[in-house]
Amino acid sequence: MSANNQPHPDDGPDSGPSAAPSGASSVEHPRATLATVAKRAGVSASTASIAFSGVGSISEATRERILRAADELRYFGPDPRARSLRQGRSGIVGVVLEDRVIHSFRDPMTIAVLDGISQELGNENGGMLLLTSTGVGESSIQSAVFDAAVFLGCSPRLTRSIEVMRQRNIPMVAIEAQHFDGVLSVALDNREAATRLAQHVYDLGHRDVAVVTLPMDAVRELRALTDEIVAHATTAVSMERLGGAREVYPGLGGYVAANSASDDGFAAGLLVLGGAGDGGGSGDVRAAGAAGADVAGGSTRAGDEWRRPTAIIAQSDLLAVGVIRAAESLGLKVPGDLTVVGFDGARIEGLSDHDLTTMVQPATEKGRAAGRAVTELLSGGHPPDAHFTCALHVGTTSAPLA
Amino acid sequence: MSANNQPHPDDGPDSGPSAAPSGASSVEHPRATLATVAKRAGVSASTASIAFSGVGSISEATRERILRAADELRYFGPDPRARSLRQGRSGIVGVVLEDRVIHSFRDPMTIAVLDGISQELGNENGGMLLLTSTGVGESSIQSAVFDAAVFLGCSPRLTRSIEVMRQRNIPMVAIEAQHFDGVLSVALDNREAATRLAQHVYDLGHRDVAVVTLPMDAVRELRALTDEIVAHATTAVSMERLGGAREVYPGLGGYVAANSASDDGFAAGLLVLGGAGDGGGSGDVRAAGAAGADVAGGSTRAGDEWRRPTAIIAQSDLLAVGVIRAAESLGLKVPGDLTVVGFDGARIEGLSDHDLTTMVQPATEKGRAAGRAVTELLSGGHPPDAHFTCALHVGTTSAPLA
DNA sequence: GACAGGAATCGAATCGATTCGATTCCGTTT
DNA sequence: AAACGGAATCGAATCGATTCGATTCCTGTC
Repeated sequence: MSANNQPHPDDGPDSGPSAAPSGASSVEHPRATLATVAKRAGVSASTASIAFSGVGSISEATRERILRAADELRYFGPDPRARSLRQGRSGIVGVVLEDRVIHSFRDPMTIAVLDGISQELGNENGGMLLLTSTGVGESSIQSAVFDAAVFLGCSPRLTRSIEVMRQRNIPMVAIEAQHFDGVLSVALDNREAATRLAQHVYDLGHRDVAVVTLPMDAVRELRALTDEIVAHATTAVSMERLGGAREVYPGLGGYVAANSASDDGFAAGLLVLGGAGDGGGSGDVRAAGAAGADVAGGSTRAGDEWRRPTAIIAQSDLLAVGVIRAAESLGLKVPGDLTVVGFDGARIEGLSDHDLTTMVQPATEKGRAAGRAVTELLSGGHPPDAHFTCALHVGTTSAPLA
Repeated sequence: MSANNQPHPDDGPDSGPSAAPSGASSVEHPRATLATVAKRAGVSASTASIAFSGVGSISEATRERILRAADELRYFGPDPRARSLRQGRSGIVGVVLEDRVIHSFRDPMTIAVLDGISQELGNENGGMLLLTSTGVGESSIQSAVFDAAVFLGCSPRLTRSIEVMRQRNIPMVAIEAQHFDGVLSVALDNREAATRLAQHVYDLGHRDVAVVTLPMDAVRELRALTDEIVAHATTAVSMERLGGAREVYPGLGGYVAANSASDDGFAAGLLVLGGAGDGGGSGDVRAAGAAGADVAGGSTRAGDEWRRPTAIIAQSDLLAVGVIRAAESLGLKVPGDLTVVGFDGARIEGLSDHDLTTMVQPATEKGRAAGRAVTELLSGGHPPDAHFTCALHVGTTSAPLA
């Protein structure tokens, strides 16, 4: 009724005469090992090893004898743990996510990247070991068995883990993270892409613009974007995308979302559009107003009184979807009354009537590049960092200022 | 510019006098091991081991001496591979997915289950190793390092792998899979839930009903549901849900989707609603017509000429969303002209105006149960199989027959 | 003052395989 | 006929830790 450890009761039809009830002292055989098999086949363990690994020369007759002995003893090949100790390889690639699994999995970009990685690693090599960097001690990262690590948008709190891996000669690849010595980087040119996207909005004539950014730091709550947050931000992606947009709209202000989900975009959208009087979180609104004096005031033209922005730049498509929903719930038409642009090119289902204007990033391609890099690093190569660029997709959610 | 294996150049501020350039024969130290550290601290390896594992008694002074020695040698704790060999535990739980990673990740139920598993396993224990069962040799499943396995909706082709794991005493848990000896089962009562859902449709007065099922077999293409497919189907879930629905609508027919995605639901929806004349795949339509004589004809009332169904039972919410889109693209109103029900309770974003009638399943709870079962099995317990029931959610996509 | 009992430490065995150098055995070559 | 070379096989060392059964040493007790 559960994992039973009693071995198969019958001995099989043709167990050799010398083997029948040998050592009937204990009812449970002590689990076959390579040595057992070798003894039964009348060869040394080293030869038996060759029969399974295929490395080295062995006569056909001997191999068959060994495999037959293995079958009889119900031995199914070398123990992965022992093999990995001896070889120094487990075939496992660790993938370190920042968030709880569920958050990461809800982000289409993360999933696309994971898919790309797994495509490139293939089935034969083992698998992807999912780890999270949230644990206080980073314990599992430091004590888990894997040959190479891929960091997926991780904060820089991993310095210790990175040092451990460096010392263990574990190759590391970071996707969209800040630079670390000895960690191969796979990333978009977020800054340039964000600039191009903002320029598109600018070219449409919009001058009252606000941003809804991806989360910054570990705080994970909806907040007005302030100088202080910007100064202490540790998340590379949101900062780069913000920096890029600010090349076009210096001092651009807005809100920091709690997560990259459409509900977060919705909440931020309500605030940005000034329709927050009914909902909770009016404290946040005031905070924004206060902060508006310095940086968050980017959503107004400097010095003027508050105006509803005519365009919102969301740092992800999920956020953009939420912003659109917020706008529509306030009775605003997109793009008639409000231009909304996103980032990612996620092809989100919910947008029946809209075709989101966004920067399309090659997410799966990024994953593949990471997978390839891992493979190369593991075979001793020295692949270069990988950079990717985005493509502007002009959809139906951006329009010239009326 | 890549994973460099030269150790940190500086020795740190306070390396002991005896350590400075000791053994300057090679530039690269040969990587510290527990033995090295023990020697340096002047203790035996066994004592050093205690300092790191905490198992056993050790004086505070000694422990500190050992930890200091470790620091100086840049030793960061025991090698996971060696530890796992000796202990027979790696802390890794293998999660075997049926599909390519990307397919699994696009299914909200799979993700919820994964999240539940990871919640229950916690960060401390290691992580989830993602494996796929598609590889021909099942090679990675049999050669990867893990302590327990969770099968996520896997086909029964894994018999060999299951045997291997049984022999290795690796506990196994299967979610929504057919029964295997020695494999703990976590599952919904799909059949009962499907019956209740169909009854709801029946009670609304619908008599011309069709089903859009989850994929069956490994074929993965959109097909009419025929007797032959049903006879050979190996996927437990789709068969159970079909069986449940047929208790209310005997001989219920329809289409087998290629995958559980809304696009697949859309395609199937077009066929079911008879509006496929414009799209491709008219071959499939004819196939359906031919097959209609026996089983697929369930979408009409027995013996009558074809009629457009007034209700469609989709076996997943994703499929249901696609079906609704198909209906609307054909100018049909939901639920005015067509009742659509789903299965899962997935809360899909795209359904702005609709609230899908569906059977809500406790997916995360299923994952948690699996995670808990794994934990128990690993500590020698004998947890029972886990069964879950669904809750009918009556939304706005089902209505009485006009 | 002898002795029990517990804490701290050590040595050796062990986990299960792979790898490397050495050895044997044969058929060829010169 | 001696020397050579390659295939097949073996033994022993190794991967790096944990564990178990001693062994010391110390403290408190009667």
